[in-house]
Amino acid sequence: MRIGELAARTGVSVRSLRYYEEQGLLASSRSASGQRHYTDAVAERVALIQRLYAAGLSSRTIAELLPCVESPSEENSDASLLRMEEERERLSRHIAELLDTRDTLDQVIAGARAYRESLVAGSGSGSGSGAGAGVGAGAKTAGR
Amino acid sequence: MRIGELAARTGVSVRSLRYYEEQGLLASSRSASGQRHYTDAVAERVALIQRLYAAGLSSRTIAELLPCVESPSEENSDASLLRMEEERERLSRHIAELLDTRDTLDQVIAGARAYRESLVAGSGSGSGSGAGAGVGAGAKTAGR
DNA sequence: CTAAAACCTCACATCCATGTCAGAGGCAAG
DNA sequence: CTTGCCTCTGACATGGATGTGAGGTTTTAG
Repeated sequence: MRIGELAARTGVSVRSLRYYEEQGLLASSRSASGQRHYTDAVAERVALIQRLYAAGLSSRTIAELLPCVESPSEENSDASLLRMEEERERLSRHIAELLDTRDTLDQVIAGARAYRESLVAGSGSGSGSGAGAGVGAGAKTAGR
Repeated sequence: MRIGELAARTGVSVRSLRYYEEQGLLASSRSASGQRHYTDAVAERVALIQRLYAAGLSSRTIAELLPCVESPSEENSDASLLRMEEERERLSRHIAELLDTRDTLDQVIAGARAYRESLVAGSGSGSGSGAGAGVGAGAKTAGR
């Protein structure tokens, strides 16, 4: 397929796909006229790249690791293994931090809810809008 | 305390603290000569701001939510409640994605390890360095 | 054949949190 | 008073992924 279709399939912009190639994350075969052609398999790779970006890895880091993902070999495996474990650690720490932040957010939300309820109880004024659902059961329920 | 000390306590640069104020995330009282002074309590607030940044919120979003965190009122609570729940959802999705990515990474790491072991078994050459620990027991053990 | 749509490269623009530098003033200690 | 450190404002720089536009070629549809 050509670049436009790959973009459509993956939801990644054409610009970004070219950028990935420029950064060495993505390979393409070129037709005689210079147009990029991709196999179906690259779509998965693009998805992986996106996830690694979302995980906070930089292009350079991804570029270092991807070869190892695709084809382990003596060249890459030893050094990259360390690298990957390192990133794995970073990722874990980040996740832990986010979980913590989510808890904080939950507490804040619970506080705001409680406050609103106290308003409703205290005086009939307020801004209405209250679809007064059950609130007593804390916030720990909303488990996504 | 003055800005330098707050920076030292929180580990956030002086530059960033001024930026937070500029974005309306942080308030300070000013001395006659214009120097910022902070109470001890702001350190916590700075920590919260940092975590929200780490959670992927932008200054603007944080600015919208913080007033609600500090002092719930009729003004802010109703709209901000929605906003916070929205961000909470975003955060949850993001966390789920990261967990997923970590799993992928684990698989890749396991693959690389297996490959390296196969090398050791197959031929004595290789790049040495093998502290040949137990590998048979999959990768699911490394729990952060 | 022709017009539209997709593609190419190159280059500059944007967003956002921070870094960094410059020039000026504040404040405590000698 | 002077010296040294902290702070002030303002402005420009940075990095990284992506947007955008120009100018030109290729492919496809009619």
